[in-house]
Amino acid sequence: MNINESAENYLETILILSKSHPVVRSVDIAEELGFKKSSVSVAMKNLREKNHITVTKEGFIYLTESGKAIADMIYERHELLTAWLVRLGVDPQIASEDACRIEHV
Amino acid sequence: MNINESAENYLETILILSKSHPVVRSVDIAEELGFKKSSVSVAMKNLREKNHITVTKEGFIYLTESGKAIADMIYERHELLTAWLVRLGVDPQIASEDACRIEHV
DNA sequence: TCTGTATGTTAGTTTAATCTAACTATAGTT
DNA sequence: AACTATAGTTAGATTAAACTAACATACAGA
Repeated sequence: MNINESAENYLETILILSKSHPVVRSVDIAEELGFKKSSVSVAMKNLREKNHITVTKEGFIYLTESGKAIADMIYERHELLTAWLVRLGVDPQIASEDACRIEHV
Repeated sequence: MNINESAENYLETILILSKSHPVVRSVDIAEELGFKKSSVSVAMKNLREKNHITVTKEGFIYLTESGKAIADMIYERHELLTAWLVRLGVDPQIASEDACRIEHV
């Protein structure tokens, strides 16, 4: 499969944004992650080449079947980990950020 | 402080090795982590420059006060995480490896 | 129409951490 | 003395993921 932490993170972000946005664009991802749009552009190119996303000519980004599978997996771990960390007394905001880094393991 | 995940990992490895070895050398770290000795050599140079370790002329590596503080912190997390993962049913060997990646968060 | 804003891309740079290859130095062995 | 193994260093290559800067496009408003 050859998927790395960075790519997983982008896929998960697309999934999350698609829950709150009607459509997801590169610039939304850049803002969410605090990266420059050029960085996201390159990352999307890679995901497109690996068939984890499709991009319409309007720039709307959609997960493919494989992309969705990966994103779902990571997202579930994220939810579980966040809940667990919160139960341990970690601030929910911090817990979510930490989960984001742990979930790839 | 400016300490990153890679450096933390080296410091923790020095701490762990010092528990089982009379002295710790570059080559011991390389073997433990599965890296080439040249990589470790460069990493030790960086840790030396940041005063997290001292190296005798025989090549024996010792943690300084700051290096020990960082290594202890990471090591404690490692122990906690491993125990927790094992309690969740993860194989101890795998749990320890996973903890190694999670502990830096 | 001209201008400005938003979006996206491309080219080239930076940084970090690994690697390989080649070298030095030391110590033990024949 | 010469050889060999062990340890460490240095230089240069590679890779990944970010960055900046410059450019292309398209659309909205004066």
